[in-house]
Amino acid sequence: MFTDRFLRYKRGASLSANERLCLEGAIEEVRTLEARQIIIRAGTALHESTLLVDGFLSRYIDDRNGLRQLVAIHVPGDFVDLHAYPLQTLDHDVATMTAATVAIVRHEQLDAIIEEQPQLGRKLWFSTLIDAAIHRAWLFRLGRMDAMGRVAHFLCETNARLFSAGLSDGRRFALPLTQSDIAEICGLTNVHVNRVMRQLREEKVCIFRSSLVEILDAKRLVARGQFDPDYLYLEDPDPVLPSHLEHPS
Amino acid sequence: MFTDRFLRYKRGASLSANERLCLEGAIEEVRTLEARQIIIRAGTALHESTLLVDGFLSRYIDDRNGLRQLVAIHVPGDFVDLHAYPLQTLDHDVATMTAATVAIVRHEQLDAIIEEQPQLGRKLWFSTLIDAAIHRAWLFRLGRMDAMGRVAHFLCETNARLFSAGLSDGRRFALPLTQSDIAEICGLTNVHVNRVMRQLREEKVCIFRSSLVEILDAKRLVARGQFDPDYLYLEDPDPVLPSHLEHPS
DNA sequence: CGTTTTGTTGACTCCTCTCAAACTGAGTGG
DNA sequence: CCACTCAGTTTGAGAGGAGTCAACAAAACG
Repeated sequence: MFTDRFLRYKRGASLSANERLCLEGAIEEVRTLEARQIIIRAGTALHESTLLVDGFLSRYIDDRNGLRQLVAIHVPGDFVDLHAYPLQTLDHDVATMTAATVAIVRHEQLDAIIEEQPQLGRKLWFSTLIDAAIHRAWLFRLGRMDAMGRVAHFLCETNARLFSAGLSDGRRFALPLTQSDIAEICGLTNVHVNRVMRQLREEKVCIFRSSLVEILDAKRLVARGQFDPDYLYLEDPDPVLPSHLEHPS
Repeated sequence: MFTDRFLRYKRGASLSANERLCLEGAIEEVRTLEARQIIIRAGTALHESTLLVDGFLSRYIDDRNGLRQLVAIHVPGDFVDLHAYPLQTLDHDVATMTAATVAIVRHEQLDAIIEEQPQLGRKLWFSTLIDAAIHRAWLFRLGRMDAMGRVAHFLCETNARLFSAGLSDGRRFALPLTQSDIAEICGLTNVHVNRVMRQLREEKVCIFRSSLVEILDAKRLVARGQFDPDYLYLEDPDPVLPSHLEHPS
């Protein structure tokens, strides 16, 4: 089902079978999108929201000089712009990073859900607040960590999120982003991201090559990124990090 | 009433008289708090949320070395930790910056609201998403602006928020924070904030002295901070910025 | 008033950016 | 099958913005 990954393994908010069916029934349409397309422009009035089924999406803010700051990336299972339901317009753009499959839910359907199933409505609310918690982790990353820490934290976070979506085994995962994407996530230049990646590689902590991340020494990566997955509100953080991934040696 | 400033002048989400009464009735208790107290610790199970009536509160994340990054500040009218209702525990601490008055709403009352008045529930949801939109503006600030831009953007944002709360006339407002607070907001050191403040003063753009901000040249402050108030979802952005505040000359 | 916090300034360091030039690899087309 | 292209990666050299450390001044406070 299209909603299979939504809120999976989220502490105190996983969906009951009935709720999942209800949400599945609210899907209006499923679309496939090409890579690197803008799908929502800031300020546009919106009447539907987008559940990401497959692929990677980004949310970003541009400045006047063409610089861009990503404010979120989304992995399969994320209800990317559910916040457009209460907000009606967005303050940022949304774009695909890779080819993607999305399920569309009209806001009238969400009106019906919050009227008839307030507890499901509360779980939808919850999911938008996870995104806000991730924003806060990113604020900490940008405000208080150096380049190496920012990249390490991002890699740990993405590993944990993909792990709970079943798309990472905990030490290897596909990450179809460029170094420039990571620069726009971490508030760095692509040149400096490259230097950080080299250092991570030379220190045998982590390798990012041909869209594949291989974590060689999870313990040191977690330490470098000061990563603590609490803010992801995962049901059982144990399997993910850090205990599970300690270096064999 | 304690809820007078809540969602005031928020685009498409202001409360009806009836909704305001309903929310007012949900208030369990009103408390006064001293300055510089931690009021919520990350990870604690919560069964009530806090509407800020008077004073300034902060939300922040600490790192291992005692560095701190503020992820939000709150002004009167903000429902500071409403997100604790769906989330149940918070991923960060909440503390007073000044002496403060808060109104407490128990989560059972919120359960009743979302069951009986789903549209009021949707407005509560909305208010938590405004905080997320502010997080995103802060991400842009930290990721893509230099020190001067970050401080200018923060001052513009705070002016706009206080203006809509009736606590700024658009060019002068009380801001009872230290330069170290602003450093923890802007991801800088207090020394560097001091240098930026001196430059803003010497260029006759803005003066911050004895807890009072005076904007001398709003146009240049807005330009320095690349400030666009859209993300605050204010009903009528005109009175605030930038048109209203253009320098007389 | 003395004490403590906050603000101010200078000298020096260093992390990250900028600019520039290869290099690589996948695709494309002659 | 080989040039060619183009996006992405890699590396170097130099500049600069922000941090660090330290000292002192000025407020705020009890």
